[in-house]
This record gives sequence, structure tokens and C-alpha cells, in this order.
Amino acid sequence: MEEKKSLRPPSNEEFMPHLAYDSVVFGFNGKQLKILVLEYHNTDFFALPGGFVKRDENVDDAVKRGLQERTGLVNIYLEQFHTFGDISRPEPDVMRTILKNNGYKVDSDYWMFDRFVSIGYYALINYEKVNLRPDELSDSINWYPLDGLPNLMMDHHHIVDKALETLRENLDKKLLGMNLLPQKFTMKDLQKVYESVLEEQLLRTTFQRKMLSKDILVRNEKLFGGGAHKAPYLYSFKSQSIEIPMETV
Amino acid sequence: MEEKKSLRPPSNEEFMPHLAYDSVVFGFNGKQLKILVLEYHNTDFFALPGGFVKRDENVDDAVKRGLQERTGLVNIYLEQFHTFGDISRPEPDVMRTILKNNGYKVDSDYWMFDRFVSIGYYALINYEKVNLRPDELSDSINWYPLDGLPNLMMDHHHIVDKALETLRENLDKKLLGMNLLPQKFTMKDLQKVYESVLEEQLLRTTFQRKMLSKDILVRNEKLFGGGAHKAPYLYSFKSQSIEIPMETV
DNA sequence: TATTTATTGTCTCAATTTGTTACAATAACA
DNA sequence: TGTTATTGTAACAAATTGAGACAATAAATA
Repeated sequence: MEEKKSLRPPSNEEFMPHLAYDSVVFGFNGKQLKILVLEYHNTDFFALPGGFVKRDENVDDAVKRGLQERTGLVNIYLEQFHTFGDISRPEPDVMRTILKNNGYKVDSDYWMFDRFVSIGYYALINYEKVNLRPDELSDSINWYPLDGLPNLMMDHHHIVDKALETLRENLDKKLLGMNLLPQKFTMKDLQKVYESVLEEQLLRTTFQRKMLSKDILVRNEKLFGGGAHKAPYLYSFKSQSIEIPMETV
Repeated sequence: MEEKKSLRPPSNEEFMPHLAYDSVVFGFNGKQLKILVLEYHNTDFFALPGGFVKRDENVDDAVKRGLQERTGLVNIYLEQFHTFGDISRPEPDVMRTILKNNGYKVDSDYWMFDRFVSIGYYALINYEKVNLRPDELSDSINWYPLDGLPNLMMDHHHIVDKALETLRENLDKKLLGMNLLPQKFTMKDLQKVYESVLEEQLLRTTFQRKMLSKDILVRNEKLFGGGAHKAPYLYSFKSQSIEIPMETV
């Protein structure tokens, strides 16, 4: 318990009070759409990766910082989708338990127990490039499929729903598929991304025709070794994904 | 000057610090899309109708309250579209001037000079039903066409752009036209709403066919007295606008 | 009162897009 | 070497959208 070093809790001075963000980080493993969920030490609380905003920091940058620390990626594709501002959302008891079970000693008027307005962002990342690291308060950070999420605390299920809704609306409009795939992929891979996000089956030939007509794909060499059938082409996007692993920066 | 009653400025205690909202209120006069802009007393500052959030109040409700006070309408169609959280956005000097020129005496560390994150909402209202009332700090609140806006302070032009962008994306998806028209209108009126928002001309016959096929309109009696030509039908929406003038509540 | 005018509602046909089926090509496997 | 499953594309049907034509008609005009 000593080693748990009566931790100095984050200070009011450093962060904006009453303001937080929560992020819904989507990844695609080739078959399913998943999101990142973390579990707090010694609790049964599962939560979206979230955090606070420094007093001299853009909100967007606060989110980037949090995701970078947890995934090792910089320049993640990120989009703000909604701000959650109801008074019903804070649950001080939850926060109290998390801090207590992590060995923090704080006063009963500690700033984290106040009301918080949370700005929701979703991120799209390449599942394979991620190097997941739990933060100081969490035991783990892991991928969970959307239809197999643990019980998320507070209004985090609602936040996920809203993120997914926005992602659906933007998928085609903003060509978001690229951010969920490796650099080279087959047409079937791309179709699966669409089907996972939209939760509906698409017609193969129609999908292929539509994608090719958009003039956003480059056709590369063929992919061999995929099975007892004609090999598919590998495609890549003309404008590359903006996501960069941290080592290369 | 005495009558200007060394006003007690709004207190830190009542409102959430660092948190504000700004609203882009769209109205349609039959020809043009306009928005509400207010002008502060004794300054050359024009601004969007905005305000602060009470500590025990949902953010959505704070916006409704502000709009109700200024337009006399309750149940206004309201949609959150983006939260503006850059550190570059606050301009304490502007706020200082506004308060000073309104006769408020405040300390230099007054809470309104802090950094603010602003949540943007747009509203759609029936131009004719509005009963505009400037708030305590403003000389006037008036309609301005989008292509004839005064110089708005801070990042308010950016906020308007983003609101318009979102409105455009939602216009068809959410059948927003109804909120900008009186209860009964001609097909041409509806088309003009669409054209104003989208800033593009639409084909008359195609538009009419599309709207009628949606099964959202009721055809009422004809409108006479409109000119030397065949009279158009008056239409109304099957599901009525949610906007209600305050007197009737 | 008859004629003119501009706009409305609808129809038609062409152009485009989307849905559906068919089929040849082919990499791996038996 | 033939079988198998999947791919890429073509072909055609169905649905949607674009564009023009035209009759109906309320008000203005003669």
C-alpha cells in the first residue's frame, strides 16, 4: 500500500473545471467493428477513454493527447460529434470509488466530483498499428465488439450510440473507410467495413461499381494466397490515411 | 449615470465557469434566410445570441431559456451542432468593453474574462411569430440576411458557417423546412426555403414530385389573390411544427 | 366580356443511377 | 487435371432524376 504512494491527485490548477471529453475509438479487425474500453483498477467500472482539458490547451489537442498516450498513434482521425451537458450525467460516487480504489486521498469537495460537461469525439484507427497502454487509473484498455460491450459507467452507452450514429452518417460523405483499414486492402475488406458500420448487407457488384466510380482508389498488384479461387486486387486510397505510428515521427 | 445603477454583474455562483453557448437563429422571410444578431450598448460589437449555463441547468435548457427571453417563443426547434474549444477564441478585451460600456463595475479577475468553451446551437423559427426583445446588455436584436451580416465579434462568423453547413446536411434528412414556414404555404415557398439554405437553384417539377412523394404534406384549399395566373394549393406538414408562441402556453 | 399573362400541376420521355443476374477468369486444392 | 469458391465485369431490368411540353386557370388588361 505504501508503494501506492499516497498519490497526488491531478490539480484543479492544471485543468479546466467542469469540462471533460470522452472518446469512442473505432477499430476494425477485418470482421467486426470494435471500440476501446478501459477498466479502472479494483472496480467493476468500464469506461470510454476520456480525460480533462488543460487550461492552456485546445479541446481538440486534449483529446489527441489522451489518445496518443493510450494508443501510441499521432495524427489520429478524430471528429467531434456531440457535447453532453445534462445535469443528470455526473455520478460523483463513481468517481469517488475510482479515486479511492486507486489510493488517492482527496477532499470531499475535490473538483472531479463536480458537474461535468463532456465533449464527445470519435476516432478511427487502424486496428493493427495500435500499441495499447492503460493509463494510471486503469487496469486494462481493450477492444470490445459493439455487440459485446461490458456495462459502461455513467452515460457512456449513450455516447457510443451517438458516435455510431454520426459515423454512419459520415461514412460515405467523408470517405472514412480508409482510416479503419491497412494501407492495402481488397474490395471485400472495404465492403465489410461499410457493412459493419451500417449494420446492413450490401450488394457486392453494386458496391464495387460505386467505389470504383468514385475515383478514390488505386488498384495495386493482386493478392495471392487467399484461397482456392481467383485472387482479388489490392487497393489503396489515393489520399492516404493521416494516421502515423509514433515511432516514425 | 446614476440611473445606470452600479449594476450587480452576474455572479460566478450562479453560472458554470468557462462554459457558454452561442445560438444561430435562422428565420425565413419568404425570400431570404436570415439570422438574429444583437448589438451591445455603446459599442460597435455585434454578436450571436449567447449566454451562460446555470449550475443546476441542462445545457439544452439554458439555450431554450435564452431564446425564449429574446424571441418570446417556447419549444423552438433547436439542434446542437458543434462545440468550440480553442484557446484562441476568448477575447477578454471585448468582454471588458461590453461590461464597462454597460455600467458594470467588475474586478480584473471577473469570471467572464476567463477562457470560455462555447457550445453552438442552431434554431429554426417562424419569422412572423417572433417578438424580439433585446437583453439587458444589448441595444437591439435584429434579423440580418446571411450575405449582409455586420462584423461579428470573436469567432462568431465561424460559428455561423458551421451552423449553416450542418443545417444544409440536415435539411432533407430531418425535414427541417417546416420550422421555417408558416403553417400553410405554397410549394414555391417550400422550394425557396430549400434554395436559400442550399444556395442553389432546384428544378421546379422535380422538386414538386419529390416533396409530394415523401408523404409528409397535406394539400389544403387553394390560395387566391396571388397574381394573374393559376392559383397554387396551400400545403401544410402532416406533423406540425413544434414551435409555440409563449402567450398560448 | 374577351383576351392576355404568368404560374401551377401533371404528364411524357430521356438520361442516369441502382438492383439483379449471368458468366468468364482464375488461384488454390484435391 | 479437374474442382471449387470468389472475383471482376458485362448485360439488362427497375427505379430515380432531369428536362421539356402542355393544359388549366386567376388576375390583369383591353
